Amino acid sequence: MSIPRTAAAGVLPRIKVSRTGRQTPAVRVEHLLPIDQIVLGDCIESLRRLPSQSVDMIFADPPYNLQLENALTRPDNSHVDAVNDEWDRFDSFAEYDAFTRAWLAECRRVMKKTATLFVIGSYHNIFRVGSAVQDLGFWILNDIVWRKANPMPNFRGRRFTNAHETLIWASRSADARGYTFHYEALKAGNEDTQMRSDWYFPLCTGEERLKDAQGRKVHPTQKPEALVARALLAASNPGDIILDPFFGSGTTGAVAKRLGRRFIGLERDPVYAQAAQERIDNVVPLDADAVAAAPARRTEPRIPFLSLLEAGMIAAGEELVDAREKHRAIVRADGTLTVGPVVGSIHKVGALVQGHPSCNGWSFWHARRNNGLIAIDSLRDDYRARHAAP
Amino acid sequence: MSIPRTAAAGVLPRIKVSRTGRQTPAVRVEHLLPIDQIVLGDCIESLRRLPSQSVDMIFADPPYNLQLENALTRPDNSHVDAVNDEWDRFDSFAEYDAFTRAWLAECRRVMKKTATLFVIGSYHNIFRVGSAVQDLGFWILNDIVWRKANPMPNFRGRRFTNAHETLIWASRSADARGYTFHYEALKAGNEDTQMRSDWYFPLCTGEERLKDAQGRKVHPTQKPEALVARALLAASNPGDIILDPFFGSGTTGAVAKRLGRRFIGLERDPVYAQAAQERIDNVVPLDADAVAAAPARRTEPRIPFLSLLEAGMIAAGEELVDAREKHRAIVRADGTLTVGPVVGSIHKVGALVQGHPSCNGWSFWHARRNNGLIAIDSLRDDYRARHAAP
DNA sequence: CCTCCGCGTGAATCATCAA
DNA sequence: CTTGATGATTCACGCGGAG
Repeated sequence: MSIPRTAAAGVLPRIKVSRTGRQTPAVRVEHLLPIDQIVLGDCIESLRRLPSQSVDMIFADPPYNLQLENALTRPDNSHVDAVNDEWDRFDSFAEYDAFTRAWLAECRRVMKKTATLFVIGSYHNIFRVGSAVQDLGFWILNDIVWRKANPMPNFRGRRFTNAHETLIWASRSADARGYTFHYEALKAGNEDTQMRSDWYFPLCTGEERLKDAQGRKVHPTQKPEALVARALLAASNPGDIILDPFFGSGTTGAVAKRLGRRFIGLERDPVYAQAAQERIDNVVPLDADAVAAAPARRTEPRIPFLSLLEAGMIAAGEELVDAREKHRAIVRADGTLTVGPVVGSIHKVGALVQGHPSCNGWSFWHARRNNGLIAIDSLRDDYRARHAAP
Repeated sequence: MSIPRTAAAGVLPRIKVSRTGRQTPAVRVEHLLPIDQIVLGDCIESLRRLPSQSVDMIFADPPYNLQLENALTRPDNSHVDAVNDEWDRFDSFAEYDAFTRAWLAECRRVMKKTATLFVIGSYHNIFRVGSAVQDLGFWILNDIVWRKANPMPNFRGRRFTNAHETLIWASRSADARGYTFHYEALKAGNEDTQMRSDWYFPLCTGEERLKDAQGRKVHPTQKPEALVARALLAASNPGDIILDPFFGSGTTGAVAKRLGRRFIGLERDPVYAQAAQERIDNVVPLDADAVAAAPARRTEPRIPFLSLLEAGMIAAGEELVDAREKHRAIVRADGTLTVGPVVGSIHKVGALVQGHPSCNGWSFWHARRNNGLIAIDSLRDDYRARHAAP
């Protein structure tokens, strides 16, 4: 593997940006974009070399400015391996604010008028980020809470367990129209109720967590793919260009590739970039059928099937069958099923293949597990047991 | 009912505040405080009349600066009764920021050094508030998410359901020590696990929601008592003075009275103040036993290890061991332990034999009793029980 | 083969009091 | 003010080895 030569910041052509606000149509600038590449270099400088109004979505995970002073130990006296990297150190709020406004302003310029921005942060930085987002003319659509299934406890018992992080989702301006939001698909994957602003996911651990040859984590703050996937499924379409100005371990790129999106990753650390490239090279994209946006049409009741995918209990692209294995369907990434040209909820597709007016997809469909079949209903039970939340 | 005359802003005595930072001890200023009263008038002016370092906790629910442009209708074309009051209109972010910094700065002055502040808001204003909190020198302890059990749906299907609000919990400064946090009590009431930063409560509806004679809600943003109660139970003690600079319908006062706290409410709208006063008058305080905080371990009197020897509960020359009996030490008559040539406190020797930087000797060392091991910590409990002050 | 248990660890602004 | 002594404090998972 190597970082593509064209991806080096110094090789990227400098783009002329009109001062009048008139921009080259997006389709004409695509050949100027380092699509599906990792651009090595300072993120603000790299952003300046990207043409205006050229990307469809941005997912940004900037430094949090944690301001950690002292070492922290667990009650058993073991050492907590905290984020103490050079890239997370800023001398003051003013310096952090200036940095934040600089990269956000460039991001806004690079966004198509219909694009939206996600930024993730914690209480250390998210208020600075949110104020900057508003001051720069973005329009906040939602703030979203990532509730962590397994957060680190508060070892000293002096505060509440810091059990969540916050994402800001914003359009380019208050009057931006036509941004992508797959309301229907999200609803179908959420017990047929609207997807809420509080999301529940485990941390990125285990197999998913990138490790180096010595078994150490490659990046201190690698985000779970499920979190990024929900953002991309909600607010982008297959083929869209997703920009991540703080690419790190490349979660955005890996998820984008898997879901049939394209990506542009900016990263200044060659070690991170190398690890990200190898990771992405190993990603196998899902079939187009599995990621094509479901028709945004009011349909029959659908159920919380998406959560099982997000939890990794069912894989996008996996085949489901009925108990007698007479019928087959493919799971799509957004929590719908497909049989040939038909796309719909587990219930609707179950009814259709049987020629019945209705069907309980939870009891009808089965997944292959351990050389046998298991009703997805019992997978749902497992999920409930694992993720029981009030 | 009437608003107490002494509570009118114009009647409150102007307090002289030393510029040197030296302040009158809190106990001396209590008689200058409008305790358990609602102060009518502009909140910033009223705050200026309160003495410095005089309140134990602040719960603030400021205007959200909602920026609602057009009327919103539900899918059935019914009208959504949104917050559109004069007090929630600001011409710009700059104006809202100036207002926010003014009331927050006064709040900080009024807080005792051990006091903490809660502010609640939504994505419309919380980033402005959070930045101001940080800029003014507060130290954020947590951000907390109120997850709404029954949020209003997004009627247009263009965004995620806005299903949460955010609270910021902050101490007066980064080096503030001794703030109240009832860690053990919260843990005991939460399945014996730490209370997390994501809280789940229903909206304030039904009986709890104040209505006027025509059945209309008195206040557009009345908060649920359960939410305020958790904040007060977590970060205040019975008898503490809780300040609410945006008193509104008086939820903070009602909860404070019920939980045996005292309150100061600032409110500029006489209609809200009147409704709040009537509401609070009807609150019956809980028995003192029901609100007394369970004694936290760290607040219990310190017992020197020597006292256990003096009480005959441990004998000089006796052997202590750790729970797995891997380490042994001999008790010396002066209350120190010895292992070979080493002599030191129960903590020092415990740390040393384990090779740790520190150790809680009380939980590490065990004595042999009745053919088993008993932590010296439980001997200490016995000692405390025997020698408890009446 | 499975189960149990110990160990490691995660974006963390993580103590208080007396001298 | 600093310094040093005391002593309080963890949840959910994944993994690997023991039984």
